[in-house]
Amino acid sequence: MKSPAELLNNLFAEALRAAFGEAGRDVDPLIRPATDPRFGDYQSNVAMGLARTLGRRPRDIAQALIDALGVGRADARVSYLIEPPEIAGPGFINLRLRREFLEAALSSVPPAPGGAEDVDLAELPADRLGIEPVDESLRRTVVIDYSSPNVAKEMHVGHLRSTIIGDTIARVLAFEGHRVVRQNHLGDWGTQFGMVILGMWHLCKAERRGEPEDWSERRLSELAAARSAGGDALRAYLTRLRDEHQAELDRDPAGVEFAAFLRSFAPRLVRLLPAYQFVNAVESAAEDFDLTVVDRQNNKQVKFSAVSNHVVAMLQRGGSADDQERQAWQLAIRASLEACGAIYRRLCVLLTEGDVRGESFFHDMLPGIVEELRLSLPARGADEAAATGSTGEWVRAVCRDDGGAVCVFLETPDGTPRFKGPDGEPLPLIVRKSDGAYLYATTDLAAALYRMSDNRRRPIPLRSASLRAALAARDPHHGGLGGDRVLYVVGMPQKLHFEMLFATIEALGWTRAGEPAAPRVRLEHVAFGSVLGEDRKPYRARSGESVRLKDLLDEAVARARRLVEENDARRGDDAGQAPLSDAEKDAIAEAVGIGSVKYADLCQNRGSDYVFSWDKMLAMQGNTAPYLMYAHARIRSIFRKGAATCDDAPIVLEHAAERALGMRILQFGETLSAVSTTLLPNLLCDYLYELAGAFMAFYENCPVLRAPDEETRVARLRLCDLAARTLKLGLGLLGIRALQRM
RNA sequence: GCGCCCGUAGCUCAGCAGGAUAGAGCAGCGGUUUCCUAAACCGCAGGUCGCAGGUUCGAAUCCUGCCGGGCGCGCCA
Repeated sequence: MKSPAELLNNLFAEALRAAFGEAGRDVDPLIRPATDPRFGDYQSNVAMGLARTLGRRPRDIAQALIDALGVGRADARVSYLIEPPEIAGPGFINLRLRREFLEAALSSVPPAPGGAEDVDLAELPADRLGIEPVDESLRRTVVIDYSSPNVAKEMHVGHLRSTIIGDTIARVLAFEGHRVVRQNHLGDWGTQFGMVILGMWHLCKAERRGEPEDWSERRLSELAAARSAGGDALRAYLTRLRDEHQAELDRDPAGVEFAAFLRSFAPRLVRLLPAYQFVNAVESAAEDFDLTVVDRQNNKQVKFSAVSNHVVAMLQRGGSADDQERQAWQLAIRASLEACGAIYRRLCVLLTEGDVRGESFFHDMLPGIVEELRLSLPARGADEAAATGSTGEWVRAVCRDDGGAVCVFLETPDGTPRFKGPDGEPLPLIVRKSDGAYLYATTDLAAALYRMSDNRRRPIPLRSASLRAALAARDPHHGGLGGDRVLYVVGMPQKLHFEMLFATIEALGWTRAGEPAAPRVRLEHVAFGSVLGEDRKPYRARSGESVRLKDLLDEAVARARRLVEENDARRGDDAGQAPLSDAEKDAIAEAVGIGSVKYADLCQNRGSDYVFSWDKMLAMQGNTAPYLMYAHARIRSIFRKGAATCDDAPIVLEHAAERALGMRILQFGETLSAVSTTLLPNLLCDYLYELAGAFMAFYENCPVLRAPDEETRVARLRLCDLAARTLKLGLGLLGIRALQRM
C-alpha cells in the first residue's frame, strides 16, 4: 500500500511530463498536505514555480496540469483517487481524496498477524499495516553509531539522547527495508582506562589488608576532607597514600596477589566505579605535588599523579609482560557491558553485545591509518587529495608533521585553511600526538574505513600495506561492514570534529571507492542538543553530578506508579471494569515511566536543546507518551468491553471525524519516509499525536459499540482496530510499548 | 577573534527543501460525565515570528547586516 502523497506524487510527475515534455521532467510536484481543510486534503504548489521557467501564467499551467491528469475520464487512474481538482489563489491546485478511495485503501489493510501480543519490541514489527518496504533499488546498508557509553563510567543522562534517538532511527530505517548495522562505539581504550585498572589494583590491596568493602568510598571522603583542610593537610595525606602505594608495590613486585585477585574477581560496576573515582581524585589532587613512585617493574620513577597513564601505556604497548593489565581491562569491560545491557533492556533499546565495536577494536589499525594518510595526502597536493565533499565543497587535505604531531590540514583549492583556531592559525585534524599516542580522530578514521569497506561491493584501495592487513584481519570475509550510509548519533558540540573528519575521508576518496554501480557513501553527523535542567543549564542532580541513567529511570517509573495508583483509585468502579492488580500496576508504571522519558526526548526537534521536566513528560494532556498510550488503551478497551471483532468488515467514512481519522491512518507511510530522510523522530511523534487527537475526536462523536446499526458498528470497530495498530506500530518504532489497559 | 546553532503566544516548544488566515501543550477564562477509560473532550482569549534591509507573485522559512543568548575552536573524548 502506498501512501496518498506518494500516489499523488507519482501521478503528478507523469502529468508534468505529459503536459510540459522535457520541461516537466524531474520537477518535484510539490505535493503537500492542505493548509486548511477547506482546501481539501492535499495541494500541489508546482504551478507558481513553473510559471517563471515556462513563461506562462501559473493558473494556466495549473489548468494544463489538471487536464493532463485526466481526472474524471473513466480510463484515468487518477479518477478513483481524487475529486476533480480546483485551482485557487495564484495557482494552488487543491486536491480532495475520494471517499471511496479512502474506504477501499483502509479496507484493504491486511488483518494483524495472529499471535498478536509481542512482548518484546523486535527490530521488525510483525504487523506492518500493509506498508511495503522501499523498492529494492533504494535499499541501502546503513551503519549507525549510537549510544557509545564510556567503560570507565556509568551511563548517565549524557548518553540518553544518543541511545534513544539512534535506536529509533535504526528501527525506522530497518522497517523501511534497509539493512541496518548497529555499532556501539564503546569508549574502552582511553586514558581513563588506566584509572579503572589501577582502581582494581587498589581494591585487591584493600581486600588483602582486610579493609571494609566500602574502602574506596571512605578514601574518597578522606581525600575530600584533606583537600578542604588546605595545602599541608593535603600534602600529608597524599604522601601517606603514596607511601602506602609504594609499600604495596614493594611487597609484591611480581604482582602475584593481583593476578590471584583477578582470577577470582567477579567484576561489578558498583565496586569498580568508586575505585575509579578514587584514583581519578587522587591523581588530579596530586598534580600540584612533586610525588613519585617506582613503577611495577621497579625500573623507573613515575609521577604519582600519572600512574594511570603509565598503566595505559603498559596496556597499549602489548606483549605478554602486561597480561595482568589486559586481564583487568577485560574484566572491567565485562562489568560495564553487563551494566549497559541492563539499561538497554530496560529502555527497550536494541543494542546487544554483538553490536559493540569499541575503540580498542580498532587500535591496531591506527599506525596503518597514519601511514595511509602520509602516503595518500602528500604535502604537495596530489589530485587524489582533493575532492568534493558531501556538502559539495572542494576540500584538499595535506598530511604533515607539526610540532612533532602528525596533522591533516584541510584547505580549499586555493590553499586557504578550511578551519582556523583561536589565533587564526590553521586548525588541523591531529592523528598522532607528539608523544606518539593516537587520538580519537585516528580511531574514527579507522572505524569509518571499517564501516564503509566491503571486499565485493566497495573495496577501498589503500596505499598502506599494514593498514590493508589490519583491516583484513578485522573482517577477513567481508573486509568491512559495507555501509552506504554511515550515521553518527553524537551531540552537537562535536560538529567541528565531524566536519574535519568527513572532509579528510572525502579527500582520501574512500566514499567514492568501489564499483561504479555502488552508491557514493554518505557520512552524516546526526547531531542533537543537550538536556537542560529547569535552570537552563545542563541537567544535573542536586549534588551537581550528572544524573545516573539508572536513577533517572527508577524515578520515572516511581512517578508513573503514583499516577497509576491515583488514577485507579479515582476511577473506582465507575469504569465498570476490574481494578488493576498490583502486578498490572507495576507493568503499566514501567511502560509509562520509561516510555515517557523516551518520548519526551524523541518528540523534541533533535537539533535543539530541551528542558527536562517530569511534569510535562508524564502529563496526560499534550504531546506525551501517556496521552498516546491512553488513546491506545481506550481503543483496546472497546474491544474488551464489546467482546467485539470486526474481521474484514468494510470501512465506512460517513462522519467527518471518521474521515479525518481514516485519513490520518493512511498517512503513516509518508510520515515514515519523512523520518527516514530527515532523521527527525519528532516528525513521527507529531504524527502520532495528531492521530491520537483524531481518534479522540472520533471517540467523542461516533459511538462504536452503541452504533445505530450493525454495519456502522463493525465498520467503526475496524477503524478503531486500524487506529490502535497504527498507534502501536508507531510507538513500537519509537521503542515504546503500547498498553492494553492503563 | 573566528566558526556553528538558537531567538515564534505569559511559559515550554512545533512549523524553516518559500505557499493561502503562523500551530500545540501548560498557565487564564467558560463549558461537557444517567453514554465504549474525565489520565479525556469542546470553546474563548492570547503573536509587529529579535531588529533592519534584500531576493520573490508570495518570507517565520532563503541572503546580508545588527542586537541578544548558547556551544565549539591542535596534541582530552
